[in-house]
Amino acid sequence: MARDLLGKLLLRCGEEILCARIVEVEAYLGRNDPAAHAAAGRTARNSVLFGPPGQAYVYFIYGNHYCLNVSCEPEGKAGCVLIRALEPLTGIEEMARARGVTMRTSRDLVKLTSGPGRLAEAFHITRSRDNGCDLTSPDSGLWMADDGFRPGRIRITPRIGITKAADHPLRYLIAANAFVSGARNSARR
DNA sequence: ATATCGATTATCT
DNA sequence: GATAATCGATATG
Repeated sequence: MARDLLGKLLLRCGEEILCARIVEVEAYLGRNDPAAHAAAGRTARNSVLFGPPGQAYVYFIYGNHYCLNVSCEPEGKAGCVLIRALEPLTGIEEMARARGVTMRTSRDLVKLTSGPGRLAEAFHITRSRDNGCDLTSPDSGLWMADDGFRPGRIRITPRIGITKAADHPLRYLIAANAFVSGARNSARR
């Protein structure tokens, strides 16, 4: 699923339609994955992961940031994909406003949605608003779509920012895409 | 360009 | 009471 989500669109019905392409994701494997929120079993926080696939699992981290996941496994299993970076396409002014970014040059584009906390802020994603919503239907106001685009080369690396099971190659990104997060970690491979 | 650090809160032990 | 699937500011080379 992580591989298949690369190149798809994430859309949000805000004041305008916010639209951006998924360029970086990470897979979290559920009960068997020590780095996954589902590793300890079902709790109030992670219950969406154990529900049907195609729903948004939104969690709050470091006292500051929301992150968006797509629940992927059938009911009862808890695998998911963390959306880590997007390439903005439409609604860029609204994203910049949400992020508090002043757009001086095109280089400021990467500040909008390059990173899981950043893209959540740009898309007005919060746990109270979006956790458990149906990402397969525009009716939810936050959804995904396929516009026919297919990524070129896909690169696979270890996941970023975790301490447990940090060696598994479960981070997928579109090679050479400028909006991939963690340039420090990814630029040199 | 790279390194370090503080912010701030839900969650689990 | 410790820690976390992060980010931005600041310091240093």
